[in-house]
Amino acid sequence: MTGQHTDKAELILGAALELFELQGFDGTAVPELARKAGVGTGTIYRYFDTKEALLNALFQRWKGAYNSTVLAEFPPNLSIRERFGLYWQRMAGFARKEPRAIKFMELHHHVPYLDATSRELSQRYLQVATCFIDEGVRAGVLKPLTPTLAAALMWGTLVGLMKLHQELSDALIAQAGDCLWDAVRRH
Amino acid sequence: MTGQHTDKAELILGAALELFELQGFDGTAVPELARKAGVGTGTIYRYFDTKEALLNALFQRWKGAYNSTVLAEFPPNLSIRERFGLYWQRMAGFARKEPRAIKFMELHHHVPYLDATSRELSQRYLQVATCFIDEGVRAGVLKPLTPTLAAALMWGTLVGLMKLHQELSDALIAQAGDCLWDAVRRH
Amino acid sequence: MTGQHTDKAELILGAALELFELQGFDGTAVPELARKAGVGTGTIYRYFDTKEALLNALFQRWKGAYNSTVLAEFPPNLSIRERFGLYWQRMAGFARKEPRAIKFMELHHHVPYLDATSRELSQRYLQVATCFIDEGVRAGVLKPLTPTLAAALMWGTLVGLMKLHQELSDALIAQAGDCLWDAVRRH
Amino acid sequence: MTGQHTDKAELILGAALELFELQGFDGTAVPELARKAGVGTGTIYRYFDTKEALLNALFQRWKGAYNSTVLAEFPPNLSIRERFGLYWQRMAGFARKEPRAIKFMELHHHVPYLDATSRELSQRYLQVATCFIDEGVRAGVLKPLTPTLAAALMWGTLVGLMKLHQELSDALIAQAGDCLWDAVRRH
DNA sequence: AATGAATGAGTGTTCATTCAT
DNA sequence: AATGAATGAACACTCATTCAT
Repeated sequence: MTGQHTDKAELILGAALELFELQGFDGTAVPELARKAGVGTGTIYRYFDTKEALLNALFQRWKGAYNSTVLAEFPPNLSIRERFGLYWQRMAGFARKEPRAIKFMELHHHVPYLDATSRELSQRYLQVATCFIDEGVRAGVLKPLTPTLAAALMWGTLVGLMKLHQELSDALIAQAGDCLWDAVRRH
Repeated sequence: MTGQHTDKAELILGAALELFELQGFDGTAVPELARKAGVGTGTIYRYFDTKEALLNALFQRWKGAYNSTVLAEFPPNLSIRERFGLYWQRMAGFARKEPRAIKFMELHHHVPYLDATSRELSQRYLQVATCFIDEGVRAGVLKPLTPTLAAALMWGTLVGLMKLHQELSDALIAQAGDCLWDAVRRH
Repeated sequence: MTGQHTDKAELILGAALELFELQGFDGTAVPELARKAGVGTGTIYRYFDTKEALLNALFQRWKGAYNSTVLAEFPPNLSIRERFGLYWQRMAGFARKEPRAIKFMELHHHVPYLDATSRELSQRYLQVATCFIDEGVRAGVLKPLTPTLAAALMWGTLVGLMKLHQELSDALIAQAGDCLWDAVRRH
Repeated sequence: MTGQHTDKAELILGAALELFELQGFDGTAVPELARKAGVGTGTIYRYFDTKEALLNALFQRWKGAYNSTVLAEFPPNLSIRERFGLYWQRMAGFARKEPRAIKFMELHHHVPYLDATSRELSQRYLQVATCFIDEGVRAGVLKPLTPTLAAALMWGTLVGLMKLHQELSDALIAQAGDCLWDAVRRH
């Protein structure tokens, strides 16, 4: 009834995203996180069983959001080229809107305390990529790429750009998109 | 006289590479590192002033090795295409020979405790890339790419591949090299 | 509500006085101190930033208490002899009530980690001593003593007695007081 | 035969006197001591079993030297007053020649790791003092002082002066000696 | 429901002591 | 006889987690 219901959990996840991305999971102390979130230290443990559980919750929230945005169904009747372009636009758009989320996911992709659910979410893209490539190959438009190579090209380039630039400009994204299309299409 | 002179420092750096790459700097305890290296805890501090100093020594050693290998002078009279291919071969060859070093450098590229020397070494590639692109553009062979985009494409793809594969096969490297060349060449 | 509010800080300072006096600052380990105080190791750092800060807090508390007791204003209309006697009574009384505090202050008078405030408190007595001697000399009652000699006589004797006796008896204090008066008065 | 035979033990004891007096026993590291002495760390253990043994050796050397100098037989046919004056001159002279030794002995008088021999040497003065006072009392020259009070007056004043002054001037020593004589003589 | 004081296991680092040279 | 590299227990200090309020 109070109206103000951002829920403490939200504040905590927000602070965690910022600190984990900047300092890493092991480099961030729980009391520091609580201060940043503006809640008591103990409160964090009311919402998350352990620090690791918080990490997984955060990871799943953002990997889920990424998957929902980027791996969503494509409008019907799009050409391979158009779908590729849209896919890249989604990736880059997400990266621009939530740069911290991208960096956080990249930095914690490998950590030993990600649970099964987190790992599973990280694999979701593969199916989509495989289908897309299959279709493109059958249509004679795409090279017969290993799906992981396609993934490495696109995700790797996106992350690489984010590490080297403060902000991704429209022009840069467009240029990168063109390069990537040239990388994967049949010549 | 003994001949066997692996030097403790070498053992420590070896253990550090393995553990830092796997668990990150903050996730690795010094005694754990000592055990892995097969030396006493105190011995580490005989060779490195602090844990951070060890990180920087390790980073500089490997970034230096990478630079020496990958950024080395090219044989004369190579075409742009040939030089590009050689460059990618060097990168991929280094990654195959020292996969842990690549992952370690990537994971610690951003950490707050890298010193000036470490950061400087990380920037070395830019000059080489810029010259190469300039030349290629003048020759009408390359797209007029932002050097950081070229770097993001190549390094990002390499790192992306390493995260997704246990080992990089010749075929995969060759396929990736072709894609990248298509990505950067003028069509 | 509980009424029992000795405050952990008080427990810590109490344990520190006992251990620092007995074993010295460098000879006392923080966990040992915590055990003696009946608190957790970490708790000490909730109340004091560092071990050195604890030392200074302790030093200032006791030097302050000593100054308040011993350097307090004298009742008016006392003769020089009476004031001298009262001064010695105050010193000896403090030493009897808080023998550990006296020994602690003496043992740590010189240590390199006393801060400016601690050092300043240690100098307070000088002004009082100087005024007193001046007045006594003008009245023809006291020898024209260097104030530091007077201080050395009185403080040194008090500390010397405490090192050689378990407890200071009234008789011993009185005898010492008489000797000291004979030492400083004009004959 | 080399001629240069200050013996390493001497170098070590010299360095120890300086460092223990300045930083205390627990505040001084053995390697630091070795560096100061100009010998290898291991060499210290060739001459002294442990750090504590070194402390006791140092303490006994200086307490012995002090006793030899200060408690030595007096020339015959000296009056009580003359003997008292000579005693004070010896104490002050020793303090002027070896100020570090005095401060070292004072600082470590109480430490838990002094052995029986060290403690015994610290008690030697008592006999001398007792005899002297007895004789002076019988002669009607001295107050019937508790020997420890006499000791506290003299040693305490000497140490107090050394803490407050860089160097002890002849005038200051003479003034102090006069005060102390007035303190102990019968009026 | 929310807190933050309290904790002790764990951190990076030092140091008395040993021992191969 | 002399060294100093090597060690692991111990140090000052931190932090994930608990729990009384």
